[in-house]
Amino acid sequence: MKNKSHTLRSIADTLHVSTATISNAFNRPDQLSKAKREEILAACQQLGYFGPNKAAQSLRRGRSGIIALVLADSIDYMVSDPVASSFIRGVSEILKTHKSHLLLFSGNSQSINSVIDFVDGFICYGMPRNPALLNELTVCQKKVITVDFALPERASIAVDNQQAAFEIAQRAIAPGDRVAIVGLRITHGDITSKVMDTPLVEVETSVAHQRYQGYLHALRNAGVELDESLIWNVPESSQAFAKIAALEILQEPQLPNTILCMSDLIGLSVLRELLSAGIKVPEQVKIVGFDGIEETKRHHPILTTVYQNSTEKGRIATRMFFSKKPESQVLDYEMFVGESC
Amino acid sequence: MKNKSHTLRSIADTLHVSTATISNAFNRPDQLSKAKREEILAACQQLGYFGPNKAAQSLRRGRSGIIALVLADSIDYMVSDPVASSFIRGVSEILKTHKSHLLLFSGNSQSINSVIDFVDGFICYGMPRNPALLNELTVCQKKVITVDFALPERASIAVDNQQAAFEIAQRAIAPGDRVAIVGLRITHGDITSKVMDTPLVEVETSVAHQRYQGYLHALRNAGVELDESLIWNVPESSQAFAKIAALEILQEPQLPNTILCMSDLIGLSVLRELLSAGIKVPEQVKIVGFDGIEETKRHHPILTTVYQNSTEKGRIATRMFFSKKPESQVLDYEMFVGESC
DNA sequence: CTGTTAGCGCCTTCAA
DNA sequence: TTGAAGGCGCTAACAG
Repeated sequence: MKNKSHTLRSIADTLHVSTATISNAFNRPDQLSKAKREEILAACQQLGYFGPNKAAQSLRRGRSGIIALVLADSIDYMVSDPVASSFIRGVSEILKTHKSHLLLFSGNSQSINSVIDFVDGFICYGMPRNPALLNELTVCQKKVITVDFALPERASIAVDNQQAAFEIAQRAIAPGDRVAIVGLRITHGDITSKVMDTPLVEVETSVAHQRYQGYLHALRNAGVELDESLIWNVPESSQAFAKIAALEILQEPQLPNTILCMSDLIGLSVLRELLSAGIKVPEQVKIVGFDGIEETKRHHPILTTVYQNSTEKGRIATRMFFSKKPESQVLDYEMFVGESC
Repeated sequence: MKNKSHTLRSIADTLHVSTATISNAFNRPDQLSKAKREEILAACQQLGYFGPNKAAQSLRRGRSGIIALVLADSIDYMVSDPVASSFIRGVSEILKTHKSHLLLFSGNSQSINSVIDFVDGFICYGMPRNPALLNELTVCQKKVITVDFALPERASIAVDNQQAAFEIAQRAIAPGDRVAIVGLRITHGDITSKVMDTPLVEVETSVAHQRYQGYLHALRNAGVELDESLIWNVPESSQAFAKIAALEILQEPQLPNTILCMSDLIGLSVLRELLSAGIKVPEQVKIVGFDGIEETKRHHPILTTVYQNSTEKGRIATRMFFSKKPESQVLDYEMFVGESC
């Protein structure tokens, strides 16, 4: 019962067969008689040998059954974001059916090279915060699927953020409104602050860029002028960062009456601060969010938002990953009309 | 600029040096002159060779820099649980400082053998749902740290669940109370239901077992009789499963006036249903939770609960993983007195 | 159906 | 400081 580590070779020796036979017993049932196979498997079980070493197998075969999920940001942040969590759910659900495993990889890591040889490819959820990764992912030999942004020659899945943002803003805005925008990563800053002259993120396929364009379009459509001093950037979709923007909005000499928030977490945080300050929503200020997370329904007034099915997005991305010739897709979204506008 | 995949050997050839020299340039700076090293590194950069293949390296060296986090349950479920998410945060934070990567592994997988050769070890967060994994983890040659349960010969970190449950229950219960328990995985059932004669989970180091014992102790102490028909089991700490128990409680001919919930998510769900039914909390019914998640503070009345620092638990578990001679630890908890009892 | 063999890409003595 | 050689454990092609 000594748990000395066995190898294919050592097992072959003690069972007096060739290594190929052992290998076949585990990997290609059709290459040997059922009887022999079962005999071998039983003997291995007995000896405490649980199959070929995976590391060696992966070196030899060139695939490991591990796929990396490259998150936009650090793992610690992403894992507590409900939208990202839903996405991960979808991914892991499909991975399971392909007997593959999930390696979580941070979007602000130095380089994908530290894991590239371990994985069969990458699913990139959102544009990685470290731009160096973009190049690496573009030239990388392995399969890459992108989500919510695009890379040349790579299949991607995304919702039409611009159109969705346009529609939700259109619903919120009326002529004569004073509008504020609380943007998510629309600049490269990593603190909450007014945008003013800070250059905006330029990547056209980025979520931030597209939603922003959608908002502007709706504003133009309604003939509403946007006061440039009423645009904030929030670096992370979290209560803490959004709260700062909310408090600054409350300090404005002239309170806006419509606030376009680029995520629900931001929207909820703004909502909470306004309510605490005694502001009536939507009577005095209308608020809209983006994403459609569960928690919005547990608050009053219920946030009006764009619903996107993140879990399904995860499933689709993963299926694309496993399809031989993946094609980019656009995912549907829905307006979710709550009570906040 | 062709991106043909290079190897250590091919690079050595084109640079007219030996493979060892290239290897040393990347792995052991002290084994060759600084000048030569930089020259080589630059040339590699130029050629598009980013260092030794990690899969081969891992086969040769026997370590990969990947550690597996074995979750109690499926990844899709765990990732949306706020307590687990906090834990993962802590883990990934420390992993980063060790330049290691995180593989998420489901606790109801068949066997850890599918990844064992890829990883340097395991951190097990909660008792895996598939009991077969327990044996595997016990005999496994690699490093294993357990969290919230124990395995022979393995270091673990946990809070004293029994004592904490005792204290929170003690706070809630008064003589003459009619008490209900909504337990989390106290039986092996996978639907929400009354426990009645279903055998309880027997593993003494399990969270469920310990919290349950803590409750019973407090009941005895207060001289309160527990009506066996007022014990429910919930298979997952989620709103959906807990709601069922809450609705059944509301159907009881005689409503309990104290409900001990084994997690905050359960507690909040029960709270919500009681409030919807017009029950006053804590005047008519007292409720306590367990865990101390953020969301409890965003509801009224605020849930009284046990706070445990899950992020710190994750950090400690990971530091233990990297320590040469890890020793089991017990983590502190705090009573968080809200408004629900 | 079974056995032999040549690598997958690398690291690490060992000798020069 | 560098080069040569022997595996790490396995699989796929081929021969029998």
